[in-house]
Amino acid sequence: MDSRLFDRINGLIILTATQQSELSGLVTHESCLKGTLLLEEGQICDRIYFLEEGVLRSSCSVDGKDVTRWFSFPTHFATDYFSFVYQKPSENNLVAETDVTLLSLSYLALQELCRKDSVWIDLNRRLLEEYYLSTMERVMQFQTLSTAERYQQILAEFPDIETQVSLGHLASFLGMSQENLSRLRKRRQRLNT
Amino acid sequence: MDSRLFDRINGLIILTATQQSELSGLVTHESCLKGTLLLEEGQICDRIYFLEEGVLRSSCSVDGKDVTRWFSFPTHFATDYFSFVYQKPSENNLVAETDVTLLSLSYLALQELCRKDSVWIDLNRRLLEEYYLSTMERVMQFQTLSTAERYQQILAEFPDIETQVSLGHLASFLGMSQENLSRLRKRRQRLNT
DNA sequence: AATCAAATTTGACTTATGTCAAAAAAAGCC
DNA sequence: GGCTTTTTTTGACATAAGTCAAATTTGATT
Repeated sequence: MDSRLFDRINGLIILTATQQSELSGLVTHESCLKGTLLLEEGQICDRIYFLEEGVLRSSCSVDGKDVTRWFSFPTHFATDYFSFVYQKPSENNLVAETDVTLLSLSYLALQELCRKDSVWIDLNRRLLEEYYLSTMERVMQFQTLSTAERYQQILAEFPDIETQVSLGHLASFLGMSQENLSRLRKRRQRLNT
Repeated sequence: MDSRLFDRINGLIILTATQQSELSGLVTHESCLKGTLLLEEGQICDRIYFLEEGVLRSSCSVDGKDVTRWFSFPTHFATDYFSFVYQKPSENNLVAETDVTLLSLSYLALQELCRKDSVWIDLNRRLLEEYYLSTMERVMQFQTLSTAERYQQILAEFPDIETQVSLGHLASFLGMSQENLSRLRKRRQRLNT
């Protein structure tokens, strides 16, 4: 039933049937409406989520302005890594950008798993490595690409993103003004049609 | 003798005296002249370095152009994380940007340590977390700061960077043209003096 | 000290991108 | 379905930043 979850995990580490069922037993399934705040700045992040459907958005506020730190798409894990792992107050929000369905695991449940089997620690590391890699990739995009190219890249990776997240949030994620993004989008439409 | 190394490690995890001496026995001390290539694109990264003096630079080439991915300063660890940990060809170069002195540990030596004591695995994770955190910080700077502000930030963090790395490399790191950085620098001098 | 090569600065110019304000469109709500 | 609020688009303009080429400075080498 949680096949997408295990497909994803198996891309990172190999789990035995026993390990899979141990995890299954601890995982909670939930649905949230668009706009649901899964984590708020200042709170301790209690859960790690696996996104089945929809889009999540992480943001923080800088000089009173909201900055989108990342989006999370189906089959990806989402949490505030440092708040979750070290159980300290988060500096970020985590919001359902669309209606979402997700699986989640609590900190305590994961602790319990890790105590019994180091494979879960390995998984934690693999996930962290993946976060690190994609963050570095993003830095390089900022170093080498124009706003138009960054926009094009994210469209190539997530073709539906335009219908899923608001223009302002996407612009913030890409590090450009909303007006600029609106014009880039328009230019693109003219070329495609 | 390796006190700066252990000061640094103790900021991440606590080592016993035994653990410290085990590590000490495996660490090599070396000096390199400016320009020395510690790792070249395509090679497998065999060592993790601890920088005692000088500056290292990691770069890769994108469309024939050299892009500076990061600089490393004294008391920091430097390696190509993925090439080192998974012993696969690196996509980056690692160069001594000034004369440097460094300590280093080979992959095999670290493997040996990890096999005997999980504290070294923890250290690996801590280091990875630190890399991840600083990379995210950098993304946010690109999202929210102008070129002038990014320049100012790096100066605040590394006041001597101007004398240690070339303008072109710094510009590439900051994601701007060399000419622009040159003018920012000049504007700054006018204000300060 | 003279010469060469590399790095940096400068000028002139173009293009990209931001800002502010207003208009238009879309989405949510009785 | 009409009203309100939010989001997106558009226009006009200002500013930031890139590009190219030339000049200058710096550093290394003899």
